[in-house]
Formats: sequence, C-alpha cells, structure tokens
Amino acid sequence: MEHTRRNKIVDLLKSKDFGSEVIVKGWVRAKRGSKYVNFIALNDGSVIHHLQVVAEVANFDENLLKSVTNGSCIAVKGILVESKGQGQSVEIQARHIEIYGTADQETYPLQTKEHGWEFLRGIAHLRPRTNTFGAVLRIRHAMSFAIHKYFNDHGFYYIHTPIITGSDAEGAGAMFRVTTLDDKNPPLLPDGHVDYAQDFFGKETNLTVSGQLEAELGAMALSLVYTFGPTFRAENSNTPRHLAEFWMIEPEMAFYDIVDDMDLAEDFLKYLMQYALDHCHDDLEFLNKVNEMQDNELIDRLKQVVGGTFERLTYTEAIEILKASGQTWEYPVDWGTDLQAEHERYLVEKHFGKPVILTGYPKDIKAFYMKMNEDGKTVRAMDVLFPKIGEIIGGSQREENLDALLGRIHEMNIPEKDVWWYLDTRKFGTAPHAGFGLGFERLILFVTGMSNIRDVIPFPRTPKNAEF
RNA sequence: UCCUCCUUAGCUCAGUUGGUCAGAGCAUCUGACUGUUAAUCAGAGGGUCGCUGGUUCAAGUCCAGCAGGGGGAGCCA
Repeated sequence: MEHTRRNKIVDLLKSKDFGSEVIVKGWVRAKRGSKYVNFIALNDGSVIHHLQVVAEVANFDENLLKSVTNGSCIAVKGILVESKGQGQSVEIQARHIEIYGTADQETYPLQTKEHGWEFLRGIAHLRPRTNTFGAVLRIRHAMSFAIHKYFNDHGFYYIHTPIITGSDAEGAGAMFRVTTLDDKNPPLLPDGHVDYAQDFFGKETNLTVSGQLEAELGAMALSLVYTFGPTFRAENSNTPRHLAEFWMIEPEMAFYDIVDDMDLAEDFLKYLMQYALDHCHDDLEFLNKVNEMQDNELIDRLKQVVGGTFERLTYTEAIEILKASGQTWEYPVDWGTDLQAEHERYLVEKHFGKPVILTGYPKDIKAFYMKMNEDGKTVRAMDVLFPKIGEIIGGSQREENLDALLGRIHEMNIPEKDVWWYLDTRKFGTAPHAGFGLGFERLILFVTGMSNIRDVIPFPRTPKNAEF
C-alpha cells in the first residue's frame, strides 16, 4: 500500500464524495462485529471522532482480522460510502488492510471504557490515545497558536528570554540549580562553600522562574514584546494548580500604564476564549459532556467570559467587601495581608459572579519592581482572578524611576550588582511600561474544564514525579 | 511543607462489630452471533488484599512506621 498518501479522518467525515477510493491510517479504538462483518473504530488524531471501517470477514485473511485489535495501528484502503448504520454518516468499506503495529490485548493498558485520571497519569506515554487527552492536546495547540496570532496581529514581537539564568532577582520562588560540577566532589572555597567560579558558567546558575526582567529589556527597544516559554519552580507544591515545569506568557509594553495593562489582559483573554469557541468546537462539545465537573457548563463559562466585562476594583475595596460580607473566614481579612484562596473565591464566584481584576495591592506583599502609587502605601499591581482556578494573570506597571527602584531594591535586600543591567534601563532612556504573566496551563485548565493541571500538559513535572 | 482521605484481580470498585472475605462488573482468553455503535450472549483463567513490623488462637479488617497517590491549605502562574 502507498505510504505517502492518506486521507485525514477529519476531512473524510465531512466528505460527500461517495464511491471514491480512500486511504486512512490510524489507531484502532474499538472492534466489534459478528461472524460475517467487523466494525473498526479508527482514530488518527485529526479530530475527536472515529471513522467506522467496515470489513466483510470473507474478504480478509482470518489471522489479519484477528490482529486488528484495540490499540493496534493499521492502514486501510477502501471505498467511502454512506453509512447504513446509526451513529455516523460516512464509513469506509474496506478493500485492503495493512497492519503497521499490533497491540497485545493481554498487556495493552487502554481499554474501551473510562479509566481514572490517576491511572492515566501512570501511562502518560499512551494517554494521548484517549478521547479526553486528544481533545486537551488539540486545544492546547490551538491556544498556543492563538496566543502567537493575537500578539503578532497587535504588533508585538516574540522575544526569546534565557532559560538558564544567573540572577535570582525575580524573587518568584525556589529555583533549580544548573551545574556541571562533580556532584560527589565539587570544588570548595576555603569557607566550605562550593566554588561556582569553577562551574560551567563561572557562577551559580539556575533555571528561570520568569522571563519578565529580560522581556523588559526588549520592551525598552521594540516597545511591544512577549515571551512564551518554559518556566521552572522548585517549590514543593502539591496541588492541582501547580507544576514544577510549566509554560508562561509574559507580554511587556513600553508606554502602557496599569489601566492599559488591564485592558490588554482582558481583551487578550476574551480573544483566546473566542478562538477556542470558533476553532475547537467538537473537542469542547466532548469535554462539556465528560469533564470532571459534570456540570455541562464548560461552553457557557467560556461564552460568559467573552460576553461580559471583568469587574475591576482595588485591593482596599475588596477588603471592605470581604469585611462587610458577614462570612466567617478561616483566615482573617485585614488590610495589609494577602488575600487567601477563600477570599478570592468569594469575590469571583459569589459576590461578582464573573472574572475580577484587583489592583492597588499593599507594597509589602508585592515584588520590588512594581510602581508605587502616590499614597506611598500601594503599588500598581493587578491580578486577574477567574472562577474555578483563581489567579490566572499577575501583572503590574513597572517602576521606571531609578531612585524609586533603587529604594525598593535596598529595602528588600536585593544585591545591586546582580541586576545592574536591569537598572541600566532606568538609567538610559527609561520609559513608563507595564506587563503581566499568564500561566499557560491554568488557561488550558479553564478552557478545557479539566480540574487537575497534571492533565493539561503531556508530561507533568511535579514533586517526586519526572517519569517519561 | 501542614491537614485529611486513600492504596484489594489488567481496570473501576464491594468487602459491615477482626473468624468460608478473597468477591463483583468491565477487560483478557475460548465459543456463539449477517451491521455493530464502550455490540450482545455463554464458559474459562486471573490476586503473597502498597511495604515493614506489632497486637491476637485468628488481620484487607486493629495499632505503629515507611512509600506512593487524591483532596484542601500555603507558595504562586
């Protein structure tokens, strides 16, 4: 059989070209039938739906049909016909079947029934062959593409920030060390510490926890830039919302203030939701029915985000609402302390019932680079909070004034020599600017309705788990 | 890292106050069935009940420790 030409199932299912000869190649999801006729449900990943292959038993070698089992990979040459059965409009009348790879039914772990998420995580190398993960992976791709398209269409430049970093100034969490030193016998300084001057880069280096600082450097020349790359946090976080390796999108815009920043974040998120609704219909329909929340409201939630306006308010106003709510909190509400998950959930899911953007946080609970407000107490930070998943975006207007920035750096004991290059941007032609970070997997969580972040990335890295 | 729950056949799970408790459904294998839709029907095989130790005449069942996992919390994206 020809190995170069094949028809994709997504195209054949829409075709009306009955009677024509086609070739399909894919993996068998189910086989059933009787003494005289077999039905093979074939999937090639181009679409969530299967194509039904009909094989008259008399036309094929008995052993060949026996080898066509759940999980095997086959090529089929046949005639596209209108289906005689219920459940599908077209099917293939098979003339010739070639087996690329068999799958031993005694050991192939995927069955034609539902499996638990935990079990599927243990066979992450095979779970793309399930309906749910196929849908998740196609949506993940569509969202990646839509992100690049949005920024490209809006005049942003994609900037590649380093993955290995020599600075720990981001302050965004524990880092993974990168070294080529002998782990059993590293060179030591007289005081007993490891001598990183002898390491590959001549200094201590780690995997990045954020591309923001470098993105700012790009924005100070190209005006509008964004990053989209892997990010690493060595935190011992064991939750359905955290990964040790995840992907983050970080736009950075010269001449934007905090309001421009919020406008962009809201427009960007709505664009992505609309893109999913427009381009991932079949996958969303499927996930709408089977997602763990079992609420059949996935598509409605996406439409609500697109159709509504995000509620914008200050941290101070949020504290007042929470205090006046009459709720009893596990963590007390007090101006100056960070909002807890229970507080954010109340605001988003109970009080407003839609996405919320909070601004004007106390300076002491936010990063050094955020621009101080006139009151000297709050900074121009903004967090976008979504129902079900909490903080999806964190951003701010950046402090562009050198003296003010130096003041914050000294307050927080960040060594000036580590960020001299960052400070230089404030020394030479500084500009007001702003940006934010979007956790890609949290976006996918919301768009797919999945409830565990480990199930929206192909091969999750979490504490005690780096298999595959 | 803290709190809490869980770990019994390939998978999903039952196993009441410790004493035929080693089970079910699905999957697998064998057979039947002229078009099925996670096909159906009949039969068969399959488990040192997470690991280690303890209490007891007797432990999936009680206790302790360890490992892995789920949910919640913290950290954050």
